[in-house]
Amino acid sequence: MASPTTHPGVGRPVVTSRAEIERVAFHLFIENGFVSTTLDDIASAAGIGRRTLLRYYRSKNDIPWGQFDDTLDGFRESLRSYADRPVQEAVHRAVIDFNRFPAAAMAEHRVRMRLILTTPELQAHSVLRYADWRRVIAEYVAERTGTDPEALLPQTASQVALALSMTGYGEWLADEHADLPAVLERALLTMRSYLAD
Amino acid sequence: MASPTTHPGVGRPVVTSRAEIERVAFHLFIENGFVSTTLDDIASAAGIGRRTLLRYYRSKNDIPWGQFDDTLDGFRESLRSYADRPVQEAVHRAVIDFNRFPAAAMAEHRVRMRLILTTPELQAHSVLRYADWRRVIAEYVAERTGTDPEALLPQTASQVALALSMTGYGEWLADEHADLPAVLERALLTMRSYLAD
DNA sequence: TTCCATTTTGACCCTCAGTGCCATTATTGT
DNA sequence: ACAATAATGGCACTGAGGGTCAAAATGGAA
Repeated sequence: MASPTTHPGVGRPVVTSRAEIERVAFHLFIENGFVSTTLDDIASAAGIGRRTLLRYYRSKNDIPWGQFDDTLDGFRESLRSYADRPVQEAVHRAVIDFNRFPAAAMAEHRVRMRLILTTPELQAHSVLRYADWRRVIAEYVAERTGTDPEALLPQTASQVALALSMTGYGEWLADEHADLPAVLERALLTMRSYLAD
Repeated sequence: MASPTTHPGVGRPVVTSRAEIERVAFHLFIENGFVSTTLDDIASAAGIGRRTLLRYYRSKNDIPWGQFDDTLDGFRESLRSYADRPVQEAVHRAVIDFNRFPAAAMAEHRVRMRLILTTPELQAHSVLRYADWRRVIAEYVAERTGTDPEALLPQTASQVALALSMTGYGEWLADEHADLPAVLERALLTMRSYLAD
């Protein structure tokens, strides 16, 4: 495989990195659009073979997501750290923490999320990426409520978290100066008042 | 184009119908799985050319959705019929009505939705199909609250409706004897209690 | 220094989805 | 019979993705 080297140092060294590929790919995506950019374009711009590119990323759609799965462990830990809070609050806080980024990384995050949430192909694909993220939430809620992750409450919790993230990001992307945690908070309040009608 | 004939009767008549294509396609999907069934398989089984098949459906992923867009007008009307109810209740009732099917059609609907919601490719694609459905809700809520469909409340309403549908269908598919309207009602109650924690 | 085990690379070939183009075909109306 | 019309389907092309495998580049052992 690409990243997780079993025997470090042994064997032919890698010729590139995910970071480098993403740098090149985002440049092309922004320049020519996601759909118009072919895997060949990215591979040759990165100076690697197309086949190698597809070993670093399972599909073209996965490139904009970068190292998303690697953040899920931290998300799990974050959830556990709120064990003393009510379940809904714990999930909400963890989701907000999940969306905290250093100021220096915000501009890049905006570009990435705008690309993902405005490109139909990537919008569709996002369900599959968010499925893992939702599973983390469902498993946490199931554990805390002594139920199955597939049960109604854990599934509801994970779907609510996704819905809040979607509306939150919509607002965030529409306002260049918006603060992500603040926007997610507003989204929750809005959802509460909508359902309490 | 395929279905909407501008000058009825004039020109070469159609050789098939969406209903016929779907009948054949579902048979193959169930027999061999969605991914393993190629467009060529479907086209030849339906006795039409692959090119013709792709005129009836924009993509392979759209085939399982059948005439979904055609139901959106009825959905819009259904929403309007609840103008005397509070917004959230109106949306909820319309969503439940949207998911009412004659008993004879239930078995087919189960097969269709199980295929869509358990096939990763179709799960992903569903976002794009549900986007139109969500837009109907957002526009309705925007109209009733005097806001823009892109504003936070309309978007929240539409995302909540989607989340409820997703959890509802999950429960419904897991229980062969479940009633869709009843399950959607339970999903709403669960979401309310989760958020009121 | 040389060989060897190990690991990544990328070339080649294949399948399948989807699009553009366009001649062919089967209708209705004149 | 002859337009006008509209669906059909064949052909060629692009692009995503997967399988296979020989070549390349390392570290370590002899």
